[in-house]
Amino acid sequence: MSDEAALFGGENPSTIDGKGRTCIPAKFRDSLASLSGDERFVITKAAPVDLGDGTFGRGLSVYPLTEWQNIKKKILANEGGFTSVQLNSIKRQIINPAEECLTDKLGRVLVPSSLRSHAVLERDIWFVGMGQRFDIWSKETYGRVNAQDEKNFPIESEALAALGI
Amino acid sequence: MSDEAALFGGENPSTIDGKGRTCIPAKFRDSLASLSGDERFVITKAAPVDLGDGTFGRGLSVYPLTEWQNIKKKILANEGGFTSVQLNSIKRQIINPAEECLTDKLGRVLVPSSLRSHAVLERDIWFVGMGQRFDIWSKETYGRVNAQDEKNFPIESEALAALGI
DNA sequence: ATAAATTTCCCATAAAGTGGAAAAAAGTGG
DNA sequence: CCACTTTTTTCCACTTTATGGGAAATTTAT
Repeated sequence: MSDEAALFGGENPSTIDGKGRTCIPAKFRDSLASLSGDERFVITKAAPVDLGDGTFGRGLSVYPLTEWQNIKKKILANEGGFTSVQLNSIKRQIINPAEECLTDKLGRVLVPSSLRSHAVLERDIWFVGMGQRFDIWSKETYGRVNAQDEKNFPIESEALAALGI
Repeated sequence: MSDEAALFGGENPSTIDGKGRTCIPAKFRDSLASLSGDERFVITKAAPVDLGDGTFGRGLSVYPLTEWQNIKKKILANEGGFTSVQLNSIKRQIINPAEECLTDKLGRVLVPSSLRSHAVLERDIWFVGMGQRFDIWSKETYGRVNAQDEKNFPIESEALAALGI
């Protein structure tokens, strides 16, 4: 809320190597460090994105550790007012797969293999700043998410224009 | 409650061999050791998961010994306020089947055969971190649990977005 | 008691993860 | 545009973890 500079923003193409390691963009590394003075972070599955063709785009989300702990607490307290079936789904889809990670001295992280395969990260990937967190997508999936977003965009919208966009 | 680092988290594909042995993921082994300085643990049946088609997914749960003793005490004292019929069910389903186990020098455990057949563990399995415990599922069953969860997931939900996900 | 099956222990090998050096690429300031 | 710094990628050596099989020991059944 207070430190605007440390929010994650921007899109960053990158690669993941054969062993599943990828270099966290320097900008994001800096934000991680300055957000909490603690470089620990959590990687988990992102909420699936509806691609409009009956399939879902799967990606990963990365949260600074303290931010993750807050979110987890809120979910477990069901602050979102979900049904118990929805809540169990969220727990199993988002909370259980979460893993705490750290970068090595070169700024790299090993993406846990189950998460790697969930998001189908093979070589080309995107890092996408999302404010309090950042997401990781395969190039392939991110392309499809963008295509879908373009369709959903409120083209020529008065409301958008009124907002200055 | 106090030692956050030692909680179990993340999903881990693995296998169980013809002798009913499986290698506990190194990460979970470390957590077991650091949680209580005692590597003893208890395996029992997991609470069944409703698969939405009238069937239930059966898996196993693994607790550090001391954690298990706490849980057992609470259940037997009926802290959950269950009816006597419910309580007897819980005792027979969860408490009675529990077995204390240890890993061999290579980090493997022999899953007792009655539990193995309860969860239908044949070859491919998943280890799933659940905070204070971890669960073991057959790949087959875990796939069905996930498929069910995906249907129940609140896609593109405002409430979820408000929580930062 | 003996045979069969199960469990335990140990070894060999394969797969996965870690760490660091160095080359390549990208970004910065003059 | 060039020289310099930082970041990212590639490569290689090494460690740890996981898997499969064999033999000894234990248990169970005959």
